Amino acid sequence: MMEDRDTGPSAPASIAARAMAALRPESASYLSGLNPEQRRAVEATEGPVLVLAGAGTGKTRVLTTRIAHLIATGKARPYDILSVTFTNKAAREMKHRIGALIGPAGEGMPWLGTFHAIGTKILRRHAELVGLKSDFTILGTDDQIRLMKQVIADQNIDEKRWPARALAHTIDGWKNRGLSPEQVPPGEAQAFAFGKGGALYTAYQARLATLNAVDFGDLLLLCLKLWRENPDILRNYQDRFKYILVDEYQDTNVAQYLWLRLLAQLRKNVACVGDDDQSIYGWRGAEVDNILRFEHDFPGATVVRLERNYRSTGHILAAASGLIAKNEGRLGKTLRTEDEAGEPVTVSGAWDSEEEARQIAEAIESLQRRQHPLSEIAVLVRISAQMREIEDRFVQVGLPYRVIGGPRFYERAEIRDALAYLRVTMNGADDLAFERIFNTPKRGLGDATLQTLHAFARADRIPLLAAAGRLIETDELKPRARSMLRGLVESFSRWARLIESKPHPEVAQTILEESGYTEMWQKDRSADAAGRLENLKEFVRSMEEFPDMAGFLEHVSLVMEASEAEGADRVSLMTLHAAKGLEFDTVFLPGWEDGLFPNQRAIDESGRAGLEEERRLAHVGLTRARKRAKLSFAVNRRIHGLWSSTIPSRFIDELPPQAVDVIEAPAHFSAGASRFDRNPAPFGSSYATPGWQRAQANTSGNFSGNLGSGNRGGGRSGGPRQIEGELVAKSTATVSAFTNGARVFHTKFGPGTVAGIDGNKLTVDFDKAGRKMVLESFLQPG
DNA sequence: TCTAGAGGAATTTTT
DNA sequence: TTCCTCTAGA
Repeated sequence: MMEDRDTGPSAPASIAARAMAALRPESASYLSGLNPEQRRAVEATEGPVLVLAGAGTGKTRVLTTRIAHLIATGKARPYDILSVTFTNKAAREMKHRIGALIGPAGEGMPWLGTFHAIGTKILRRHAELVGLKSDFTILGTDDQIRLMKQVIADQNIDEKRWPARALAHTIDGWKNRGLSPEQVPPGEAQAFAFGKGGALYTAYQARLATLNAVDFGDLLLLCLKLWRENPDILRNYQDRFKYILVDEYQDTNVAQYLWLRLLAQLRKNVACVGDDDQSIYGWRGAEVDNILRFEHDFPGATVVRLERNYRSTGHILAAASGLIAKNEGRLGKTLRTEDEAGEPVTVSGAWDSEEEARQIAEAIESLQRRQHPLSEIAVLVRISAQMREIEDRFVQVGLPYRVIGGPRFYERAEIRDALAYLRVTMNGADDLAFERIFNTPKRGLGDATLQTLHAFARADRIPLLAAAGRLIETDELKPRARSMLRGLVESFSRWARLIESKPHPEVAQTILEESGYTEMWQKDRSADAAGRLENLKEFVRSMEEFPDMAGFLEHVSLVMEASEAEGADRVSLMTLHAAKGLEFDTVFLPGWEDGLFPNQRAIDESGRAGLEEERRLAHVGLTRARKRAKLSFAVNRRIHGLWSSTIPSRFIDELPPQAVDVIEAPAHFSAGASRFDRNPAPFGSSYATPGWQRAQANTSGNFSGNLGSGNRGGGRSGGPRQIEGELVAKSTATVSAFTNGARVFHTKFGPGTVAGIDGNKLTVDFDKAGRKMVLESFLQPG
């Protein structure tokens, strides 16, 4: 198995090995905390390895320990290891944990990063071989679409009929599959714009080349091209990377797969860690097949299954496993835990989505009263549109929350604008950036001026900024436009000089001020202007961490995240996708309705594969929970502004009954019924669904409350519904328990006096917080 | 050139 | 319903 020198006392350690060990007194300890499977995954260093790591089974731990092991045993030095992740966050976390494991020795892992970051690094070295200069720019999505629009216009295609966005999506898809323009299957190339799809792709690539720019897909695709056309260079990298590790292998797309396969061909020391049951990015090119096919692609691979879950209680795990077992295309794992059965997963219905939000907020307040930290609670939704109602509710009752995900820092308009200024300053030939801020803030330079400028630039084959420099010496523009443009051109050359003499954050600050950009937002009266100014400040501040402007821009094109203000005790609200990799004590999963989840569109577009991906998403959601998972559905939901009736998700049906408790809340339905008279939505019919009937049966039936696998839970079946019972009773009370003038206590606002009663909403004069309208359920007799 | 209003679309998201 | 994009008119 292993010819390790320091495996055991029986094998006499070499002097070198002992010397190495002496450097690390804690050396053996990094392995001691691992269970046998984890240890196997760490120690199987040679040859292809597939680690199927279920949710909560210590995947990151295995990955980082494996790296530590390779280094500690002297099999590899940090720079011999290629270690790829998908997100910068994951890369950062990995670096951090390796550092904690082996100390400064792991600091310089130059080849630990995202596919794209590593691709960039390689391409910069060999740029000229793929027709680029080494200072090429990396385009973000919006630059890409801007460019695409130009390409479409050039080919005289009606952009309304064939939107740039759709073309960008199509081309991205091709790139994800590793296809260069000439490799696109003719049939597919035909499909866009009457057969012009292929031509547009070619034209788009040509435009990129002229601009010395690449998009994200190119970062991988051009590596493939580089290696295929230059076997000696490929050989060099194959040789250099003695060991390859891949995180989240189930998320790799075809291009990434090809990229890895080329690199791993020589040494075949490639370890992929992933979970086919957590593949939820098929829609953006991820190929579950990559992981399903691993043993076929790498014959003789060692496969290690990590099935011991250290996160969730028995019931939660049973629910998640039972659900995912319905998928056909999977390698098959059974998660198990030594933890207690814990609370069953709860399922509850609400009359509509507003009520669902109300129930969630109430349940959270109830948990909070029992000292449950808010930071250990998450609400996971299928689509971000669901967040609105939940947020509204949280705001109403004053529940602190934070939305995770959403628009990324570097995608915000103000950050892109600021970046564009810096890009043009650093590189006057960056036409896309120039176009972006050409008239931002407004300086009276519109389309007409831009067209003239374009014509000029094209005629002389020079960048826009240079063309502007010449244009202002002619009388082609109106005096007003000319003087504004002159101001801009002169500013840029002044700023470019400034870079030489001043620290870069200061220069950036100057640019933002002198260009009038900061002022633009200061004058803006809209609600988010203050936030944008704040972002700009943060942007300038973040530059300090980099040695110079060029270093900053390089970093920023690939990575840029808002520094999150951590620490506050808040509920987390996010989509299921954003939740992958996170865990919470209590997880709310609203919106389990057919059409929404599983999402109808996913099924329409990808059929059974789509449904299975939705099911995996449900599995991901459930496995985020450590102690409590609370599913819910609404019988009526507003979709695109129209109320429509829904039926509970088929996934609810698929949960193993013994792991689930159904929460009854009949009063909810009658309470709201009159509002929906016009709605044909028969809740009778929703209640007639198999899911609901089964749910009913489960409640009344006397299931044991134990898990199929070993019932160590002990005494769960007794009164599982107490907590929710309390909750339901409170929210449905029609007669207030309080009277005018009564003294009450509110968790957030403190003591107060009831000043008015309207159903379950009370007006309370709080001693400290003043008059507020609050729900009765948040009040306790004071 | 700018801005208000119409019209249309409306998952999931990283790099 | 709401958000975004494009167009028409000032």
